[in-house]
Amino acid sequence: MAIIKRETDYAVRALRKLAGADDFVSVSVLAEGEDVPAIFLRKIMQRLNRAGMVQSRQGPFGGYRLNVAPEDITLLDVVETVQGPLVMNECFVEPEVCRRTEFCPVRVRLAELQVELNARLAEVTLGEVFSAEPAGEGAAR
Amino acid sequence: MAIIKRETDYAVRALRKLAGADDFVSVSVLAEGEDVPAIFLRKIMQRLNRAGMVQSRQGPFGGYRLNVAPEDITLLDVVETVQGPLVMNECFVEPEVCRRTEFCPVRVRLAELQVELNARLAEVTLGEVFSAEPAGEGAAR
DNA sequence: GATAATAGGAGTGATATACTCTTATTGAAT
DNA sequence: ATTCAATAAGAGTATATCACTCCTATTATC
Repeated sequence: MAIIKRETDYAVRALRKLAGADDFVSVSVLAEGEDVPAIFLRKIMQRLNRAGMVQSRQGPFGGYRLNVAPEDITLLDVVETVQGPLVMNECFVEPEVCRRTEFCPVRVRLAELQVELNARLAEVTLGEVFSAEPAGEGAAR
Repeated sequence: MAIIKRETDYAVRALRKLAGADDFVSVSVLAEGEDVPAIFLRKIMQRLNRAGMVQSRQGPFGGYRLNVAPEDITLLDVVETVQGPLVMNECFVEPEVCRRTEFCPVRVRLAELQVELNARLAEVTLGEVFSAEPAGEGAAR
């Protein structure tokens, strides 16, 4: 199972393009050459907009532009606003699913992992990601 | 989104009961009082069996028993055999979904997180989890 | 006012999740 | 040997989630 969904992936690509522009960029331009369906990307951009990460402008020459510097946007921010919060287990968000929440020893350990995963995702900023050299030493292959 | 699925959760509960028994335990007993549908748990136990984590015996007084000590089973082992491997992004497991895999700067960072998440899950053994005091200092609330 | 863009919400097809059901097979007790 | 208690394997199913699309505003420029 993939932890990061396509929506989030698409959002990162769009934010990357926005980081390289200084004016408003339309969704169709953002989608261009990215294998992203434009009208789907529009829905994703709306979420980023509501979260205040980007700013929108309607009408001709409208589109989106960054509202926050890439260095101040973390991977966790994008994940949470686009696909919703990540939790280790369902019981963290819906306690009713399990009635042994309060004394569950597994839960204690998962809570620790949860904190750490979020912290790691929050350490990575888009500024850092965008400035990285394109797979220099073949790191991710 | 929850990273750990119910199947895995159910598996951990069953393994916990097995750790407290020294003979074969039937699926119906394993499911007892755990809010787990017995015939669903049976399917999960079959996967643990195929992975060699437990041993099965058919016939009367049959059931399952541990085949590996709880200290030698990690949370990662359970996750991977029950719900399949965890990956940060789809492109780690199906490169065709994205043709910029080779030069993607996001992927490099995700690969690092991936390694770390797996390492953390592999650090937690069932032995450790089971021996933990039931929510001593209210850690997970 | 026409045109070019986004906003919001409802709708859809495919896949995955969380199960159930049916038909073997195996093993212990009688 | 027969019966009965258990698992094995695989097909089947309902619901939810994912990955989108469509339609009807609204807003801003020319």
